[in-house]
Amino acid sequence: MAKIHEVAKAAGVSISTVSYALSGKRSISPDTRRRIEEAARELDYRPNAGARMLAGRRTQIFALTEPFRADTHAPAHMAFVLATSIAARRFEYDILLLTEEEASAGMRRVASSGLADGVLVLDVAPDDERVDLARRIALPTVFIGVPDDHEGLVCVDLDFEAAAALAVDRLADLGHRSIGFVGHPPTAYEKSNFPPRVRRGLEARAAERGLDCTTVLPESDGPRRAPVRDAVRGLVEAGATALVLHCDDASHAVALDELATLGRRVPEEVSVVSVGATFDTAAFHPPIDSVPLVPSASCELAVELAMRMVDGGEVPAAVHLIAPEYRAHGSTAPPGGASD
Amino acid sequence: MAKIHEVAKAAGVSISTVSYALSGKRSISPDTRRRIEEAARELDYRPNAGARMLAGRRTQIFALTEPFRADTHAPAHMAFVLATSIAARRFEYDILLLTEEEASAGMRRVASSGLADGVLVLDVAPDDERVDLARRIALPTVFIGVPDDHEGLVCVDLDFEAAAALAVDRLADLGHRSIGFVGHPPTAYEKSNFPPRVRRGLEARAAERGLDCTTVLPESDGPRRAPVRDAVRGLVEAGATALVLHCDDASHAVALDELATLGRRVPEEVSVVSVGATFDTAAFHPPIDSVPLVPSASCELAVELAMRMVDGGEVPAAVHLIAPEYRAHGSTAPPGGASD
DNA sequence: GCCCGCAATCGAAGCGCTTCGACAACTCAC
DNA sequence: GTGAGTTGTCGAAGCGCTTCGATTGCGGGC
Repeated sequence: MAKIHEVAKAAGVSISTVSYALSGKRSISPDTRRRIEEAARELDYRPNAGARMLAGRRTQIFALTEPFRADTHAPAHMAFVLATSIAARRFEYDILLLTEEEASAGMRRVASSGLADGVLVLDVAPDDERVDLARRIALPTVFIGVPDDHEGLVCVDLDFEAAAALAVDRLADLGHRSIGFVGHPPTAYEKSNFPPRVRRGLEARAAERGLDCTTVLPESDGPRRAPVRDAVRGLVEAGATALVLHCDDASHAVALDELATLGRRVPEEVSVVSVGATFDTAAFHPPIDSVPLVPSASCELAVELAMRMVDGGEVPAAVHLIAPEYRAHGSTAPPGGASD
Repeated sequence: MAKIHEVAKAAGVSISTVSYALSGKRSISPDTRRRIEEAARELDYRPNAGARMLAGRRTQIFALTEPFRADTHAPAHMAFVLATSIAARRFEYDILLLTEEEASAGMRRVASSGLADGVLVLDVAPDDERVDLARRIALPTVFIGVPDDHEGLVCVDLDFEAAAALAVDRLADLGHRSIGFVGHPPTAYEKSNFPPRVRRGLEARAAERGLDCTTVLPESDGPRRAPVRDAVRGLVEAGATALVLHCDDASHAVALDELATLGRRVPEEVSVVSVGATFDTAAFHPPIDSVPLVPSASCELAVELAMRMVDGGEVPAAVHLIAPEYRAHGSTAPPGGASD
């Protein structure tokens, strides 16, 4: 492993010049810079991480805490982990993994040993124990998700209310007057933070736009996922011309399957929109319009805020909401028209 | 953040004494040690990570490279990541995440910047590009999985051949004479390393024990996963009294569903054993006997080997196979007996 | 009573980098 | 031509720890 000393010698300059040339923190003559960069490349030089941390008071590392609970949805979770890692690399930061019980103890450990410059909190629960911890440690911390008590915290999340409203607007604009909402199982509305936000946004905007809106929160298990099927059947038979889905991917598939079973074509007879999904709604048959929760968007914003905090910038201790985006895949159309 | 200096002052000793007391590398009088530990606790002291890396020539970090390909099975993958992290923490090591393209470039980066003491390689492909890289970098590297060309590498994996043989033995011991093997789709036998090993082990042991064995490698998709259903039906109708499954979890469920559809009770009429599964086979209906691939076993061994290499110990550059273990859940019984 | 060996402790030398302040060597306005 | 300002470079002082070698004090063998 080459050291800065060797690069300096190879380029015929002093150690500090190499450091400045490589960091760009002082101006260096083009010629000298070129020689240094060449020498560094030649020797495959990279600053020693430990030395850099010590001298530079920067670790270039973010800790990522993820308790990984039993009910964590692995594919979605992985997408967030991945997105965080990629976002961090853009700033030349690495991700240190803090899992399970270590998600809390690890935060303390990392904070007091100066192993990381900041903490990113994933898989946030409403009553997350990492909330108190985050207030106590002196490390920039960003929550990806919103705990119930988020006073004084920096959080990042999709604007779920606006997302639901966007779905409603789309349907209202198309002329739908009666829509059905298929949500998560009822328990999710106590255990999680965002399902109520979706519901609230949906019902509020539906009322504003004068839409008839019926909400069903079916259990997602049971034989053949009957509750979801029943919900779908009940809603369309009651006259809903559009369905808004905010549930897991299996329930999406079941809902579509039930519509097919009922002989209701999408979108000719029933429009379908998914809200807040982390999975690919275009992969369903038929592909489903979606106002998704995009992991990369959340994670990029989180990393960006964390970076700003590390750099001493001002970041409001608040929930930073991400504007929703409508992704059309052909599953919505004006109501009542079987016209092909 | 407290520094060693403050601990030393609080305990009334020198800095080096604190270091020795906390690391245990030299003998310290019980009384002094107690005072130091107390002071450290009081001040919530933890050695600064950067300083420790620099002075101690140890980062206490393992890099975990995981390309996370499109076809990666997220839940299984998460289980490995988690298991690695937990195993590493036992040795007071942290895990640094290297994802995607960074899985390779990151290895180089981490190696030449001294950010980690070793590398753990996950999600290994047969022709993995990290193989060459591992040979070039001067960092202890352990593969969790076996690439085709593993000459000179330290690899860890379940002994898939022995696992399959163990399943066969179980069935042979119970008196079965004709078994069916439902494997992964054919392409998996070119793209992955372990499916052929399972097949080889199974067929060889079946031959040794004089069992009739029929292998089917059904596609795992298609309408209603018909190929798997067809495979199961064909096998039992041809007289197989036991099924060995080595396929994804959805195919397991489908196979069981098909047996139920056919009216063949498990285990009274058909015995079923799963080989090499990373998911919970006891959660099926009925629960299925299994010779599983246990993430924690693989990851613990991998971390242990990596630790030994970091400590300068001798570790043979070879595939370290993990002995399989039979987990009975009541899905096997002697053949031909409907006796409940 | 002397010397040896051992246990317990300390001081100081780095580890490889960043960064501060200093200092030439220039440029340029007047 | 002089003084002020600018640009490019250097030396040296740490960053907070580990670890080596030295030192002190003590008990025991002879």
